[in-house]
Amino acid sequence: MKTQAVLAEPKPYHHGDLRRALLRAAVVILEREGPSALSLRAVAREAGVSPAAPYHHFKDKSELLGAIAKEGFEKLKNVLAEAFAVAGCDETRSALGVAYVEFSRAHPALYRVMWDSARNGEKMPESDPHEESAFDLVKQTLRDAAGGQISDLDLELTAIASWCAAHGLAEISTFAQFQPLKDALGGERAFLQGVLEHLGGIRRHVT
Amino acid sequence: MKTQAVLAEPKPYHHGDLRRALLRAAVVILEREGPSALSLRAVAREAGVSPAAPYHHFKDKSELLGAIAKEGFEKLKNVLAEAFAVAGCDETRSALGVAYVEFSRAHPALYRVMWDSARNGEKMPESDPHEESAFDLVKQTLRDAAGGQISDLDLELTAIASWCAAHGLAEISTFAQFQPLKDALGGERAFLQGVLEHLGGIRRHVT
DNA sequence: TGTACATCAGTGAACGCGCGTTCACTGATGTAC
DNA sequence: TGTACATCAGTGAACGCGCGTTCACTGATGTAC
Repeated sequence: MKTQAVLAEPKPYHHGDLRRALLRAAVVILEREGPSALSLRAVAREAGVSPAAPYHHFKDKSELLGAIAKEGFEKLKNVLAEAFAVAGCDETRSALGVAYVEFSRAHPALYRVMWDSARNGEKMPESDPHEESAFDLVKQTLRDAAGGQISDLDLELTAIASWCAAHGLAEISTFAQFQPLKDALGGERAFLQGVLEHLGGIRRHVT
Repeated sequence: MKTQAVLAEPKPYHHGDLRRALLRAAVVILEREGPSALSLRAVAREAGVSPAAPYHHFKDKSELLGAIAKEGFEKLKNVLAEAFAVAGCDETRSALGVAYVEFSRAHPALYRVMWDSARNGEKMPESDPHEESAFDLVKQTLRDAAGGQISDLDLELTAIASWCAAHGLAEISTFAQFQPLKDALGGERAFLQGVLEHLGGIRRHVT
Protein backbone atom coordinates (compact mmCIF):
# COMPACT_ATOMS: atom_id res chain seq x y z
CA MET A 1 0.00 0.00 0.00
CA LYS A 2 2.03 2.92 -1.25
CA THR A 3 1.22 6.49 -0.41
CA GLN A 4 0.99 7.74 -3.92
CA ALA A 5 -1.54 9.39 -6.15
CA VAL A 6 -4.22 7.29 -4.52
CA LEU A 7 -6.12 10.19 -3.09
CA ALA A 8 -7.01 11.81 -6.38
CA GLU A 9 -8.79 8.83 -7.94
CA PRO A 10 -9.69 10.20 -11.36
CA LYS A 11 -10.70 6.88 -12.89
CA PRO A 12 -8.54 4.04 -11.71
CA TYR A 13 -8.46 0.85 -13.68
CA HIS A 14 -8.96 -1.13 -10.56
CA HIS A 15 -11.98 -0.12 -8.66
CA GLY A 16 -10.86 -0.89 -5.16
CA ASP A 17 -14.08 -2.26 -3.77
CA LEU A 18 -16.23 -3.19 -6.69
CA ARG A 19 -18.14 -5.84 -4.81
CA ARG A 20 -19.57 -3.33 -2.40
CA ALA A 21 -20.10 -0.83 -5.21
CA LEU A 22 -22.12 -3.40 -7.14
CA LEU A 23 -24.33 -4.10 -4.16
CA ARG A 24 -24.89 -0.40 -3.69
CA ALA A 25 -25.67 0.01 -7.39
CA ALA A 26 -28.16 -2.84 -7.18
CA VAL A 27 -30.02 -1.13 -4.37
CA VAL A 28 -30.07 2.12 -6.33
CA ILE A 29 -31.61 0.34 -9.30
CA LEU A 30 -34.16 -1.38 -7.10
CA GLU A 31 -35.29 1.84 -5.50
CA ARG A 32 -35.36 3.70 -8.78
CA GLU A 33 -36.78 1.16 -11.22
CA GLY A 34 -38.03 -1.80 -9.27
CA PRO A 35 -37.15 -5.49 -9.21
CA SER A 36 -37.83 -6.18 -12.88
CA ALA A 37 -35.03 -3.82 -13.88
CA LEU A 38 -32.45 -5.60 -11.78
CA SER A 39 -30.23 -7.32 -14.33
CA LEU A 40 -26.56 -8.07 -13.96
CA ARG A 41 -25.86 -5.79 -16.86
CA ALA A 42 -27.86 -2.97 -15.34
CA VAL A 43 -25.96 -3.29 -12.10
CA ALA A 44 -22.62 -3.17 -13.91
CA ARG A 45 -23.82 -0.19 -15.92
CA GLU A 46 -24.92 1.62 -12.78
CA ALA A 47 -21.55 0.94 -11.17
CA GLY A 48 -19.81 2.30 -14.28
CA VAL A 49 -18.13 -0.94 -15.15
CA SER A 50 -18.20 -3.45 -18.00
CA PRO A 51 -20.80 -6.23 -18.09
CA ALA A 52 -18.16 -8.85 -17.41
CA ALA A 53 -16.66 -7.18 -14.36
CA PRO A 54 -19.17 -8.52 -11.81
CA TYR A 55 -18.06 -12.05 -12.61
CA HIS A 56 -14.87 -11.42 -10.69
CA HIS A 57 -16.96 -10.95 -7.56
CA PHE A 58 -20.04 -13.11 -8.02
CA LYS A 59 -20.27 -16.55 -9.58
CA ASP A 60 -23.46 -15.65 -11.41
CA LYS A 61 -26.57 -13.54 -11.17
CA SER A 62 -28.19 -15.59 -8.46
CA GLU A 63 -25.17 -15.15 -6.23
CA LEU A 64 -25.51 -11.39 -6.63
CA LEU A 65 -29.19 -11.58 -5.77
CA GLY A 66 -28.40 -13.66 -2.72
CA ALA A 67 -25.87 -11.11 -1.54
CA ILE A 68 -28.36 -8.28 -2.03
CA ALA A 69 -30.96 -10.18 -0.05
CA LYS A 70 -28.52 -10.93 2.72
CA GLU A 71 -27.64 -7.26 3.08
CA GLY A 72 -31.34 -6.47 3.11
CA PHE A 73 -32.01 -8.86 5.93
CA GLU A 74 -29.18 -7.32 7.89
CA LYS A 75 -30.67 -3.88 7.40
CA LEU A 76 -34.04 -5.16 8.50
CA LYS A 77 -32.53 -6.73 11.56
CA ASN A 78 -30.92 -3.43 12.51
CA VAL A 79 -34.20 -1.62 12.08
CA LEU A 80 -35.94 -4.10 14.32
CA ALA A 81 -33.19 -3.96 16.90
CA GLU A 82 -33.53 -0.22 17.02
CA ALA A 83 -37.29 -0.41 17.42
CA PHE A 84 -36.73 -2.97 20.14
CA ALA A 85 -34.35 -0.67 21.99
CA VAL A 86 -36.61 2.36 21.73
CA ALA A 87 -39.94 0.80 22.58
CA GLY A 88 -41.36 0.66 26.06
CA CYS A 89 -41.93 -2.80 27.47
CA ASP A 90 -45.64 -2.96 26.91
CA GLU A 91 -45.82 -2.06 23.29
CA THR A 92 -42.68 -3.80 22.08
CA ARG A 93 -44.47 -6.37 19.99
CA SER A 94 -46.58 -3.84 18.18
CA ALA A 95 -43.57 -1.59 17.73
CA LEU A 96 -41.62 -4.39 16.10
CA GLY A 97 -44.53 -5.11 13.78
CA VAL A 98 -44.84 -1.50 12.76
CA ALA A 99 -41.09 -1.20 12.24
CA TYR A 100 -41.11 -4.30 10.08
CA VAL A 101 -43.89 -3.02 7.88
CA GLU A 102 -42.39 0.43 7.64
CA PHE A 103 -39.11 -1.09 6.49
CA SER A 104 -40.90 -2.98 3.75
CA ARG A 105 -42.68 0.19 2.69
CA ALA A 106 -39.48 2.20 2.67
CA HIS A 107 -37.70 -0.36 0.49
CA PRO A 108 -40.42 -2.24 -1.38
CA ALA A 109 -38.27 -3.52 -4.23
CA LEU A 110 -35.49 -4.64 -1.92
CA TYR A 111 -38.05 -6.35 0.25
CA ARG A 112 -39.35 -8.21 -2.77
CA VAL A 113 -35.87 -9.39 -3.71
CA MET A 114 -35.24 -10.47 -0.14
CA TRP A 115 -38.38 -12.49 -0.10
CA ASP A 116 -37.80 -14.07 -3.49
CA SER A 117 -34.38 -15.09 -2.35
CA ALA A 118 -35.75 -16.55 0.87
CA ARG A 119 -38.29 -18.55 -1.09
CA ASN A 120 -35.86 -19.92 -3.64
CA GLY A 121 -32.77 -20.40 -1.54
CA GLU A 122 -32.26 -23.36 0.69
CA LYS A 123 -30.37 -21.40 3.29
CA MET A 124 -32.63 -19.19 5.29
CA PRO A 125 -31.60 -15.64 5.97
CA GLU A 126 -32.25 -15.95 9.66
CA SER A 127 -30.25 -19.08 10.15
CA ASP A 128 -26.81 -17.65 10.77
CA PRO A 129 -25.39 -19.47 13.73
CA HIS A 130 -23.37 -17.59 16.38
CA GLU A 131 -25.36 -14.48 15.78
CA GLU A 132 -28.55 -13.15 17.18
CA SER A 133 -31.10 -13.12 14.41
CA ALA A 134 -34.14 -10.92 14.00
CA PHE A 135 -36.22 -13.95 14.78
CA ASP A 136 -34.39 -14.36 18.10
CA LEU A 137 -35.19 -10.76 18.84
CA VAL A 138 -38.86 -11.39 18.34
CA LYS A 139 -38.75 -14.46 20.52
CA GLN A 140 -37.04 -12.57 23.27
CA THR A 141 -39.64 -9.84 23.08
CA LEU A 142 -42.40 -12.37 23.36
CA ARG A 143 -40.74 -14.21 26.21
CA ASP A 144 -40.39 -10.97 28.12
CA ALA A 145 -44.02 -10.14 27.46
CA ALA A 146 -44.98 -13.46 28.96
CA GLY A 147 -42.77 -12.94 31.97
CA GLY A 148 -40.97 -16.14 31.09
CA GLN A 149 -44.18 -18.09 31.62
CA ILE A 150 -44.32 -19.69 28.21
CA SER A 151 -43.38 -23.03 26.78
CA ASP A 152 -40.81 -23.28 24.03
CA LEU A 153 -43.46 -24.57 21.70
CA ASP A 154 -45.83 -21.70 22.35
CA LEU A 155 -42.96 -19.29 22.02
CA GLU A 156 -41.95 -20.69 18.66
CA LEU A 157 -45.49 -20.70 17.32
CA THR A 158 -46.18 -17.21 18.55
CA ALA A 159 -42.99 -15.92 17.00
CA ILE A 160 -43.89 -17.50 13.68
CA ALA A 161 -47.38 -16.08 13.92
CA SER A 162 -45.93 -12.64 14.54
CA TRP A 163 -43.70 -12.94 11.53
CA CYS A 164 -46.64 -14.07 9.39
CA ALA A 165 -48.69 -11.15 10.49
CA ALA A 166 -45.92 -8.66 9.84
CA HIS A 167 -45.18 -10.00 6.39
CA GLY A 168 -48.82 -10.24 5.46
CA LEU A 169 -49.42 -6.72 6.62
CA ALA A 170 -46.37 -5.51 4.74
CA GLU A 171 -47.82 -6.84 1.52
CA ILE A 172 -51.45 -6.08 2.05
CA SER A 173 -51.07 -2.63 3.47
CA THR A 174 -49.96 -1.29 0.10
CA PHE A 175 -53.36 -1.87 -1.44
CA ALA A 176 -55.07 1.29 -2.46
CA GLN A 177 -58.46 0.11 -1.29
CA PHE A 178 -57.47 0.68 2.35
CA GLN A 179 -56.83 4.37 1.94
CA PRO A 180 -60.24 5.47 3.24
CA LEU A 181 -59.77 3.35 6.32
CA LYS A 182 -56.29 4.75 6.87
CA ASP A 183 -57.65 8.25 6.61
CA ALA A 184 -60.45 7.48 9.04
CA LEU A 185 -57.98 6.10 11.56
CA GLY A 186 -55.64 9.03 11.24
CA GLY A 187 -52.80 7.72 9.12
CA GLU A 188 -50.72 4.79 8.08
CA ARG A 189 -49.25 4.01 11.45
CA ALA A 190 -52.59 3.99 13.21
CA PHE A 191 -53.85 1.64 10.54
CA LEU A 192 -50.94 -0.71 11.04
CA GLN A 193 -51.36 -0.71 14.80
CA GLY A 194 -55.07 -1.20 14.44
CA VAL A 195 -54.65 -4.27 12.29
CA LEU A 196 -51.93 -5.69 14.52
CA GLU A 197 -54.14 -5.29 17.56
CA HIS A 198 -56.92 -7.23 15.89
CA LEU A 199 -54.83 -10.25 15.03
CA GLY A 200 -56.27 -12.27 17.85
CA GLY A 201 -59.66 -12.23 16.23
CA ILE A 202 -62.89 -11.44 17.95
CA ARG A 203 -62.74 -11.24 21.70
CA ARG A 204 -66.00 -10.98 23.48
CA HIS A 205 -65.62 -9.49 26.90
CA VAL A 206 -65.24 -12.75 28.72
CA THR A 207 -62.22 -14.70 29.73
CA MET B 1 -74.45 -22.99 -36.06
CA LYS B 2 -74.70 -25.85 -38.52
CA THR B 3 -74.85 -29.47 -37.50
CA GLN B 4 -71.98 -30.59 -39.62
CA ALA B 5 -68.56 -32.19 -39.17
CA VAL B 6 -68.17 -30.21 -36.00
CA LEU B 7 -67.93 -33.21 -33.74
CA ALA B 8 -64.79 -34.71 -35.26
CA GLU B 9 -62.50 -31.72 -34.79
CA PRO B 10 -59.23 -33.02 -36.24
CA LYS B 11 -57.37 -29.74 -36.31
CA PRO B 12 -59.66 -26.88 -37.13
CA TYR B 13 -58.21 -23.62 -38.28
CA HIS B 14 -60.35 -21.77 -35.85
CA HIS B 15 -59.93 -22.93 -32.35
CA GLY B 16 -63.37 -22.30 -31.02
CA ASP B 17 -62.48 -21.06 -27.56
CA LEU B 18 -58.88 -20.05 -27.69
CA ARG B 19 -59.23 -17.55 -24.90
CA ARG B 20 -60.14 -20.19 -22.41
CA ALA B 21 -57.54 -22.56 -23.86
CA LEU B 22 -54.86 -19.94 -23.37
CA LEU B 23 -55.80 -19.43 -19.76
CA ARG B 24 -55.74 -23.16 -19.20
CA ALA B 25 -52.35 -23.40 -20.91
CA ALA B 26 -51.04 -20.63 -18.72
CA VAL B 27 -52.00 -22.51 -15.58
CA VAL B 28 -50.36 -25.65 -16.92
CA ILE B 29 -47.13 -23.76 -17.49
CA LEU B 30 -47.30 -22.20 -14.07
CA GLU B 31 -47.76 -25.52 -12.34
CA ARG B 32 -45.10 -27.22 -14.42
CA GLU B 33 -42.38 -24.60 -14.70
CA GLY B 34 -43.19 -21.76 -12.37
CA PRO B 35 -43.89 -18.07 -12.83
CA SER B 36 -40.62 -17.20 -14.56
CA ALA B 37 -41.54 -19.45 -17.49
CA LEU B 38 -44.82 -17.71 -18.09
CA SER B 39 -44.27 -15.82 -21.34
CA LEU B 40 -46.87 -15.01 -23.93
CA ARG B 41 -44.99 -17.15 -26.41
CA ALA B 42 -44.86 -20.08 -24.04
CA VAL B 43 -48.58 -19.88 -23.47
CA ALA B 44 -49.25 -19.82 -27.21
CA ARG B 45 -46.85 -22.74 -27.67
CA GLU B 46 -48.56 -24.73 -24.94
CA ALA B 47 -51.93 -24.05 -26.53
CA GLY B 48 -50.56 -25.19 -29.90
CA VAL B 49 -51.02 -21.88 -31.59
CA SER B 50 -48.83 -19.25 -33.20
CA PRO B 51 -47.21 -16.52 -31.09
CA ALA B 52 -49.46 -13.90 -32.60
CA ALA B 53 -52.73 -15.68 -31.94
CA PRO B 54 -53.17 -14.53 -28.33
CA TYR B 55 -53.33 -10.95 -29.50
CA HIS B 56 -56.80 -11.61 -30.84
CA HIS B 57 -57.93 -12.27 -27.27
CA PHE B 58 -55.70 -10.15 -25.06
CA LYS B 59 -54.42 -6.66 -25.68
CA ASP B 60 -50.99 -7.55 -24.40
CA LYS B 61 -49.18 -9.70 -21.93
CA SER B 62 -50.31 -7.82 -18.87
CA GLU B 63 -53.93 -8.31 -19.84
CA LEU B 64 -53.33 -12.06 -20.02
CA LEU B 65 -51.70 -11.97 -16.61
CA GLY B 66 -54.62 -10.03 -15.23
CA ALA B 67 -57.07 -12.59 -16.57
CA ILE B 68 -55.05 -15.43 -15.07
CA ALA B 69 -55.01 -13.70 -11.72
CA LYS B 70 -58.72 -13.04 -11.85
CA GLU B 71 -59.46 -16.69 -12.48
CA GLY B 72 -57.15 -17.59 -9.64
CA PHE B 73 -59.00 -15.34 -7.22
CA GLU B 74 -62.25 -16.92 -8.27
CA LYS B 75 -60.86 -20.38 -7.59
CA LEU B 76 -59.63 -19.20 -4.22
CA LYS B 77 -63.01 -17.75 -3.41
CA ASN B 78 -64.67 -21.06 -4.22
CA VAL B 79 -62.23 -22.93 -2.03
CA LEU B 80 -62.95 -20.60 0.85
CA ALA B 81 -66.69 -20.81 0.32
CA GLU B 82 -66.48 -24.57 0.48
CA ALA B 83 -64.43 -24.50 3.66
CA PHE B 84 -66.96 -22.06 5.06
CA ALA B 85 -69.83 -24.39 4.24
CA VAL B 86 -68.14 -27.44 5.69
CA ALA B 87 -66.73 -26.03 8.90
CA GLY B 88 -68.55 -26.09 12.20
CA CYS B 89 -69.38 -22.72 13.69
CA ASP B 90 -66.64 -22.61 16.25
CA GLU B 91 -63.68 -23.35 14.08
CA THR B 92 -64.76 -21.48 10.95
CA ARG B 93 -62.09 -18.84 11.17
CA SER B 94 -59.29 -21.32 11.55
CA ALA B 95 -60.75 -23.48 8.80
CA LEU B 96 -60.77 -20.55 6.40
CA GLY B 97 -57.18 -19.78 7.27
CA VAL B 98 -56.09 -23.34 6.68
CA ALA B 99 -58.03 -23.52 3.43
CA TYR B 100 -56.41 -20.32 2.24
CA VAL B 101 -52.93 -21.55 2.96
CA GLU B 102 -53.60 -24.94 1.46
CA PHE B 103 -54.80 -23.29 -1.73
CA SER B 104 -51.59 -21.31 -1.95
CA ARG B 105 -49.56 -24.44 -1.39
CA ALA B 106 -51.48 -26.39 -3.99
CA HIS B 107 -50.97 -23.67 -6.62
CA PRO B 108 -47.87 -21.77 -5.57
CA ALA B 109 -47.03 -20.31 -8.96
CA LEU B 110 -50.58 -19.24 -9.62
CA TYR B 111 -50.72 -17.71 -6.18
CA ARG B 112 -47.60 -15.72 -6.99
CA VAL B 113 -49.08 -14.42 -10.21
CA MET B 114 -52.29 -13.50 -8.42
CA TRP B 115 -50.40 -11.57 -5.83
CA ASP B 116 -48.16 -9.79 -8.33
CA SER B 117 -51.23 -8.76 -10.23
CA ALA B 118 -52.92 -7.51 -7.08
CA ARG B 119 -49.86 -5.45 -6.23
CA ASN B 120 -49.43 -3.89 -9.64
CA GLY B 121 -53.01 -3.49 -10.70
CA GLU B 122 -55.15 -0.64 -9.56
CA LYS B 123 -58.29 -2.67 -9.49
CA MET B 124 -58.39 -5.04 -6.58
CA PRO B 125 -59.49 -8.61 -7.12
CA GLU B 126 -61.97 -8.46 -4.28
CA SER B 127 -63.69 -5.33 -5.41
CA ASP B 128 -66.29 -6.69 -7.77
CA PRO B 129 -69.55 -5.01 -6.92
CA HIS B 130 -72.81 -6.95 -6.92
CA GLU B 131 -71.02 -10.10 -5.92
CA GLU B 132 -70.06 -11.55 -2.61
CA SER B 133 -66.29 -11.49 -2.40
CA ALA B 134 -64.00 -13.74 -0.39
CA PHE B 135 -63.39 -10.80 1.87
CA ASP B 136 -67.11 -10.52 2.55
CA LEU B 137 -67.11 -14.17 3.45
CA VAL B 138 -64.42 -13.60 6.04
CA LYS B 139 -66.27 -10.65 7.46
CA GLN B 140 -69.43 -12.64 7.78
CA THR B 141 -67.59 -15.41 9.53
CA LEU B 142 -66.12 -12.97 11.99
CA ARG B 143 -69.43 -11.24 12.58
CA ASP B 144 -71.05 -14.58 13.34
CA ALA B 145 -68.23 -15.45 15.70
CA ALA B 146 -68.86 -12.25 17.57
CA GLY B 147 -72.58 -12.88 17.72
CA GLY B 148 -73.13 -9.60 15.93
CA GLN B 149 -71.59 -7.73 18.84
CA ILE B 150 -68.89 -5.97 16.90
CA SER B 151 -68.45 -2.54 15.43
CA ASP B 152 -67.93 -2.07 11.74
CA LEU B 153 -64.47 -0.73 12.38
CA ASP B 154 -63.45 -3.69 14.51
CA LEU B 155 -64.91 -6.02 11.94
CA GLU B 156 -62.97 -4.42 9.12
CA LEU B 157 -59.71 -4.42 11.02
CA THR B 158 -60.15 -7.98 12.15
CA ALA B 159 -60.90 -9.13 8.63
CA ILE B 160 -57.81 -7.40 7.33
CA ALA B 161 -55.77 -8.92 10.13
CA SER B 162 -57.07 -12.35 9.20
CA TRP B 163 -56.13 -11.85 5.60
CA CYS B 164 -52.65 -10.67 6.62
CA ALA B 165 -52.15 -13.71 8.75
CA ALA B 166 -53.33 -16.08 6.06
CA HIS B 167 -51.13 -14.53 3.40
CA GLY B 168 -48.14 -14.34 5.67
CA LEU B 169 -48.58 -17.93 6.67
CA ALA B 170 -49.00 -18.95 3.06
CA GLU B 171 -45.63 -17.51 2.23
CA ILE B 172 -43.72 -18.39 5.36
CA SER B 173 -44.98 -21.90 5.79
CA THR B 174 -43.02 -23.02 2.73
CA PHE B 175 -39.70 -22.45 4.45
CA ALA B 176 -37.75 -25.61 4.99
CA GLN B 177 -36.57 -24.57 8.42
CA PHE B 178 -40.01 -25.28 9.90
CA GLN B 179 -39.99 -28.94 8.95
CA PRO B 180 -38.85 -30.18 12.37
CA LEU B 181 -41.59 -28.22 14.04
CA LYS B 182 -44.17 -29.56 11.61
CA ASP B 183 -43.02 -33.08 12.31
CA ALA B 184 -43.19 -32.50 16.03
CA LEU B 185 -46.72 -31.18 15.76
CA GLY B 186 -47.88 -34.04 13.58
CA GLY B 187 -48.06 -32.56 10.12
CA GLU B 188 -48.61 -29.53 8.00
CA ARG B 189 -52.18 -28.88 9.00
CA ALA B 190 -51.45 -29.03 12.70
CA PHE B 191 -48.64 -26.59 12.14
CA LEU B 192 -50.92 -24.19 10.31
CA GLN B 193 -53.58 -24.39 12.96
CA GLY B 194 -50.98 -23.99 15.68
CA VAL B 195 -49.65 -20.81 14.15
CA LEU B 196 -53.12 -19.42 13.50
CA GLU B 197 -54.09 -20.03 17.12
CA HIS B 198 -51.08 -18.08 18.33
CA LEU B 199 -51.80 -14.97 16.32
CA GLY B 200 -53.12 -13.12 19.31
CA GLY B 201 -49.75 -13.15 20.96
CA ILE B 202 -49.01 -14.11 24.49
CA ARG B 203 -52.03 -14.48 26.74
CA ARG B 204 -51.37 -14.89 30.37
CA HIS B 205 -54.25 -16.51 32.14
CA VAL B 206 -55.97 -13.34 33.12
CA THR B 207 -58.74 -11.39 31.50
C1' DT C 1 -80.72 -23.21 -51.93
C1' DG C 2 -76.59 -20.64 -53.89
C1' DT C 3 -73.52 -17.21 -54.22
C1' DA C 4 -70.79 -12.84 -53.05
C1' DC C 5 -68.57 -10.83 -49.65
C1' DA C 6 -67.36 -8.80 -45.07
C1' DT C 7 -65.56 -10.22 -40.94
C1' DC C 8 -63.24 -13.00 -37.86
C1' DA C 9 -59.42 -15.73 -35.96
C1' DG C 10 -55.78 -17.81 -37.22
C1' DT C 11 -50.46 -18.09 -39.55
C1' DG C 12 -45.53 -17.49 -39.77
C1' DA C 13 -41.87 -14.52 -40.65
C1' DA C 14 -39.64 -10.70 -39.03
C1' DC C 15 -38.32 -6.60 -35.97
C1' DG C 16 -35.41 -4.92 -32.27
C1' DC C 17 -34.23 -5.63 -27.62
C1' DG C 18 -31.80 -6.74 -23.39
C1' DC C 19 -30.30 -10.45 -21.21
C1' DG C 20 -26.57 -13.87 -18.97
C1' DT C 21 -22.38 -15.47 -19.93
C1' DT C 22 -17.77 -16.37 -22.20
C1' DC C 23 -13.51 -15.10 -24.21
C1' DA C 24 -9.05 -13.38 -25.28
C1' DC C 25 -7.14 -9.37 -23.89
C1' DT C 26 -4.73 -5.70 -20.99
C1' DG C 27 -3.53 -2.53 -17.51
C1' DA C 28 -2.32 -2.25 -12.59
C1' DT C 29 -0.53 -4.27 -8.47
C1' DG C 30 2.50 -6.47 -5.52
C1' DT C 31 6.20 -9.66 -4.61
C1' DA C 32 10.89 -12.08 -5.11
C1' DC C 33 15.35 -11.31 -5.71
C1' DT D 1 16.27 0.77 -4.94
C1' DG D 2 15.27 -1.65 -9.50
C1' DT D 3 13.73 -4.98 -12.24
C1' DA D 4 11.19 -9.39 -13.81
C1' DC D 5 7.21 -11.51 -13.48
C1' DA D 6 2.93 -13.75 -11.60
C1' DT D 7 -1.45 -12.50 -10.32
C1' DC D 8 -5.36 -9.83 -10.04
C1' DA D 9 -9.30 -7.10 -11.68
C1' DG D 10 -10.67 -4.90 -15.18
C1' DT D 11 -12.20 -4.33 -20.77
C1' DG D 12 -15.11 -4.81 -24.78
C1' DA D 13 -16.65 -7.63 -28.34
C1' DA D 14 -19.20 -11.48 -29.22
C1' DC D 15 -22.34 -15.67 -28.55
C1' DG D 16 -26.99 -17.47 -28.59
C1' DC D 17 -31.35 -16.94 -26.57
C1' DG D 18 -36.20 -16.00 -25.78
C1' DC D 19 -38.89 -12.34 -25.42
C1' DG D 20 -43.09 -8.95 -26.76
C1' DT D 21 -44.99 -7.23 -30.55
C1' DT D 22 -46.14 -6.09 -35.52
C1' DC D 23 -47.23 -7.19 -40.17
C1' DA D 24 -49.16 -8.75 -44.38
C1' DC D 25 -51.33 -12.78 -45.18
C1' DT D 26 -55.03 -16.55 -45.43
C1' DG D 27 -58.41 -19.88 -44.35
C1' DA D 28 -62.99 -20.38 -42.20
C1' DT D 29 -67.36 -18.52 -40.88
C1' DG D 30 -71.61 -16.39 -41.23
C1' DT D 31 -74.75 -13.14 -43.30
C1' DA D 32 -77.40 -10.56 -47.13
C1' DC D 33 -79.76 -11.15 -51.01
